[in-house]
Amino acid sequence: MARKPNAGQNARERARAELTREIKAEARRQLATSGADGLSLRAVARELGMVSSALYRYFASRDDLLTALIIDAYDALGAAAEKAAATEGEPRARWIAACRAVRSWALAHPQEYALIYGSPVPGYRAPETTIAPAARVPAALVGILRDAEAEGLPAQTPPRALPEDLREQAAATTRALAAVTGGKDPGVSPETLVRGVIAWTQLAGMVSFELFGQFANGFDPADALFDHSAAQMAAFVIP
Amino acid sequence: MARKPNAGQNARERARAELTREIKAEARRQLATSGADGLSLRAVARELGMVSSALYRYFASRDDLLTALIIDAYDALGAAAEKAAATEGEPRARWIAACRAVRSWALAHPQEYALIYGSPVPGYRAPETTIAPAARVPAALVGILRDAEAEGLPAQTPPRALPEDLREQAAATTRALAAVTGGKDPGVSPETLVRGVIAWTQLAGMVSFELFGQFANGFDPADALFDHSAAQMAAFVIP
DNA sequence: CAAAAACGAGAGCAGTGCTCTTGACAGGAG
DNA sequence: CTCCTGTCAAGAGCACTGCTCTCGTTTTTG
Repeated sequence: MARKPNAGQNARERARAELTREIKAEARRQLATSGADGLSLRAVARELGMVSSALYRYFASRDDLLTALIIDAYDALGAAAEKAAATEGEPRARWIAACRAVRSWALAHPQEYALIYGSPVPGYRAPETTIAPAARVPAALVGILRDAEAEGLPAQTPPRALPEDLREQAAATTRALAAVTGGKDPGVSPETLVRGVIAWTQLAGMVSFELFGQFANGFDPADALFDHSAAQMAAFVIP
Repeated sequence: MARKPNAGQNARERARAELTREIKAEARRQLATSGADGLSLRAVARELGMVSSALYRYFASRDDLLTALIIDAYDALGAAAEKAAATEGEPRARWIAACRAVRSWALAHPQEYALIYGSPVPGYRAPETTIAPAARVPAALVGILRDAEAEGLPAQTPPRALPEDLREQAAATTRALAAVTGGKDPGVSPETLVRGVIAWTQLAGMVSFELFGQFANGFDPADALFDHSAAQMAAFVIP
């Protein structure tokens, strides 16, 4: 539905697109310093030299602005993960590279990471538009797992088999992920997918802890801890 | 520093303690419905039949109220984890029980969980008073690991040895944890502690994802997924 | 060219955290 | 007993927020 920018549009539409970008850029700037609930429409408008009510012609509400920022953040993080996952090499190295990419992006954009993986603003309901960008990182990770399985790694190595309901949820999730990212079926076994989900939650938890200061001077430069855990979890997902 | 309640105090001091409790209770109630940044001092005061400025005699600022709620949440979650960790049985079962306790508490008090493990309010600086309650859950988990090592489980099973800097950080963290929770040294090996941290971050990540709707209809009743991952990670930390 | 749509500016409403002042009440000292 | 000091609730007020509505102006469109 989104038009290509600068594609033979009115001067007005081009100005509108430009201003929309500037508003988002300024909002991102304030987000980085003041955080998510410190983001003020009036302050954004003030900084842009316009009046607050004029901003409502571009975003219907503060939540709409936040949603736009969330989608951009999902897309940026997703792109970083996809790029890292697309490197040459064996699956485990690609998995570790993707994990590192996620962490690097999170460290570079902590407030935007908090926006998408931190506690949700209560009363804020994520619209449908966010679920496709949100699926990019998981999809990139599952892509690695699919390649790993294609290379002949055993699909069911863990001694602990999945209970039936969990196996079904995993299969449904695989289908949903395929539907949202495009036609091609990732086609990983439920066992592999569940291991991937476990590693994915570990990654998110570790990045969150580091970002939100939960390690408080314990593992303050968390590089060594992160590299070690990424390697351990890579061996867990791709045995 | 906190006095025992109702310990031969003035009627005035008792009334003050009582009102402080009521304020926190009402704030918690609003937290559960409106979320962290929906918590309004004026609304709390209104609900308690007093005027907003009167509230400042009990909490110097909104952040102070939040800090009090955070400490209470850490303590409640810590108590739940400690109780679960104190059950009889082999270490793995106790580990799983502790994980389940954390999840149960989080599901029962989602906004309070978000308060302590979600994205921090920017500009809010957690005071020193929070670090001791915050250490209770990690301490309970480490306690299980100490018992596991005492039962003769190998302290250095993982084939992948720790790099030197990580080993040192782990040792320092163990010492810091012992200092904050009391005199007795938990005394787990760096290898075990690091495995514990990895599992701990996985637990936090999984609970956060479930709570914050990151699984969006994929693993909607996440019970099966959680039990499976808890079992997997328990086998990881206690090999 | 004229109608229509989009736009920026301003005023205004209800809400917020927080400060300051005012007056009422309690409890201990003399 | 009186006085006096510290504590308390209440109210007014400041600066800020998101959001709505109206009013001219500008630009696009028929």
